[in-house]
Amino acid sequence: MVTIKDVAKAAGVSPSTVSRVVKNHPGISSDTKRKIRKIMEQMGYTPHVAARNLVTKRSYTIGLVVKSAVHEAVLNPFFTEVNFGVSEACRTKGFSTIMTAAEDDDSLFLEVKNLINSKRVDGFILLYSKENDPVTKYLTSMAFPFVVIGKDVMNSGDAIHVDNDNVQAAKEMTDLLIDEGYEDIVMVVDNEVFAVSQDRIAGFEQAMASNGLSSKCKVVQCDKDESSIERMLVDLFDHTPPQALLTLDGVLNARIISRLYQMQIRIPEDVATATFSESPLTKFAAPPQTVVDIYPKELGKEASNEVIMLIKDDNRLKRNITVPTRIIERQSTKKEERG
Amino acid sequence: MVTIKDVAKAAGVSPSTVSRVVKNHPGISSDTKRKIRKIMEQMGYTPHVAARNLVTKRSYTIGLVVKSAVHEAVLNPFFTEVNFGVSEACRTKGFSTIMTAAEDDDSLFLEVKNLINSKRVDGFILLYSKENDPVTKYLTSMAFPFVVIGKDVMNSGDAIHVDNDNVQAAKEMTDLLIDEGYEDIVMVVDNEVFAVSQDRIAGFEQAMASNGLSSKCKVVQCDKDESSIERMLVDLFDHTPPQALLTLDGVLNARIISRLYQMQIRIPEDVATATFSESPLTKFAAPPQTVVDIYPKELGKEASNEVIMLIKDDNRLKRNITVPTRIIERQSTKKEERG
DNA sequence: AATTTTAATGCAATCGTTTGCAAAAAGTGT
DNA sequence: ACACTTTTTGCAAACGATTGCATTAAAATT
Repeated sequence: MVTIKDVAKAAGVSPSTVSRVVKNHPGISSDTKRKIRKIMEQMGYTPHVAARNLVTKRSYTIGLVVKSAVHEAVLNPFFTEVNFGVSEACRTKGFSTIMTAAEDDDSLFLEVKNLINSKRVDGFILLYSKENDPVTKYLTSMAFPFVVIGKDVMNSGDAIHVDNDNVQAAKEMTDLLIDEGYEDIVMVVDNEVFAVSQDRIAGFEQAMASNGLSSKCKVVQCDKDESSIERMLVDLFDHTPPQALLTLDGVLNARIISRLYQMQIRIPEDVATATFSESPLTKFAAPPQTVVDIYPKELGKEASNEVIMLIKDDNRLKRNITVPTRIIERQSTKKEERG
Repeated sequence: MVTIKDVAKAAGVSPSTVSRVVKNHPGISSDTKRKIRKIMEQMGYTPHVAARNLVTKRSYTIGLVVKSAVHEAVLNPFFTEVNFGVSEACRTKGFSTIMTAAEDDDSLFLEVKNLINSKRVDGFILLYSKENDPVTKYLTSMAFPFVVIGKDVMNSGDAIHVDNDNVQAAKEMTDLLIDEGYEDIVMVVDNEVFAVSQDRIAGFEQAMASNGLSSKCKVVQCDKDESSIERMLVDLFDHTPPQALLTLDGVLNARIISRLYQMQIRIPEDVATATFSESPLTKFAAPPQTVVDIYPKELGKEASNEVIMLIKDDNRLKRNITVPTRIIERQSTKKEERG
């Protein structure tokens, strides 16, 4: 193993000098820098991170905390894409990422505490958000750097949030549906407690209202399991069949269109469908789905940059970041053509 | 920050004793252990990993190397599930995971070298396999612990592989199709160079042969992009329409069924479809797809356990591990019913 | 009670960096 | 040449654990 001392000896300088060259310290003459860099190169020197971490009291690692079971995350490409965005952004800043996932609050909390105590991470990105979350509370109380991807229901001022403007996104999508001529639009949600749900519902309702369709504005709740979905759909289509279904997220949407297929209800001839969160599930669906792309990778990237800045500068002022969205219109909402 | 010295002082013992209590060293009396454990608890002591890593020359971290672009990985739930399997298994053994992904060989190789040189990881899990891969070669030459999920084309004896029996899986799936009464079965593959492709093709051909259907055995190659798929399907259905399509993997399958839908070819009435690698893409497809579940999480778990054993015991004999598979039959291959 | 054996603990060096401060070297102005 | 800056480098003490070996205390044997 080649250490900083070996390099120092070979170059005829002290370890301190080598160390300073490594971090491009201004006090070192450019001659020396050049010379030492060459020697480092030749000897194949790479700093030992544990040694560095020990003295700098930094781990140069950020923890990505996911509150989810495997099957949920696997299901949701959103997660993977955020993950990649985080990894990539962190790497370019010299940070590594370590992920913890758990279903229940307790083990997640324990894991987080452990990561902090053992000095394994310098900051966190939380990929979930919940009211009164113990982790959020704990981190805040310790003044430990973290950012949340998503948003609290009550936007508790303390935490930094990186999120889309879901109200706006839902509005735009609703407008698109209305423009296409749909009026009886039903929004289907599985979980109403998250901020993201409330925002999207709000956007939907606002858009309906401002188009004078308040009376037709309808939101139904429905669990993710097959039978709930079936019950919901049967109920819906038995009464007054809606002209369009706007679903809360891509996974739920996938299940719904699968069920519609079973029920021999055609998209978009019998009903149009649209949803949030672009992924293979929407892109390669039959038919391809009109969707709001929420740029998960960008969310991850922004969150990473922000948490790293927080780590490097304690009294950086907290800012929330809004990542733009865009609508991708596909066959599932287009009345005319059918390829 | 509470260090081992603080605990030692509070307990009136030396730091060495505390250290030995932490790792439950047999030479410490149970009285002392009890006492010190209590004090550690009270003071909230957690060992500083960097300090430990420095002296033990271990990082207790394994690197998960993914050769893939984001869009590929996001697309493929297989990746996410392996990732979770790895993280979970590592955590229960006191290891963390750090993931590196890259598209091109060079940056991947660089990353790997860097992780090794900076002593950031003790071992690797490679989530890809390629003939003559520089990373594999390098790791082997350094005798650095690693295992490969998947298999080389030429099963180069040096590396440890964790894989399914893809030949067998393809055989069973083909048998199922034949049992259901399909005879004109076409296997569609996108990439023939990987071992997994070759294995599945081999299994398919063997099963066809042993059922006296060699003459009907047909394999077509087709890129993943829309136009290639369309061309392939048009070509296929213009000649003698196949009765069943067996696709190499779930992602390709998803695209194919999406295209079939556009072409108004019904599944399974006009053609049956089946594929490998269970995921939401197969489960919530329209119609739900018959598929071979290859247990990606299990693959990740086995790989983790194995690489950790390798790290702990240099001259552990290398063994390959085969993870079982199972077939899930769904509507896409069932002739009779339609719900 | 003296001696030997065994069990329990402590000493002190070490891992590979970083960094405040001191020191040396080089440059400036007179 | 001298004093005085300014630039460049080195010294040495950390950082927080681990571990081989020595030591002490306790138990066993004679």
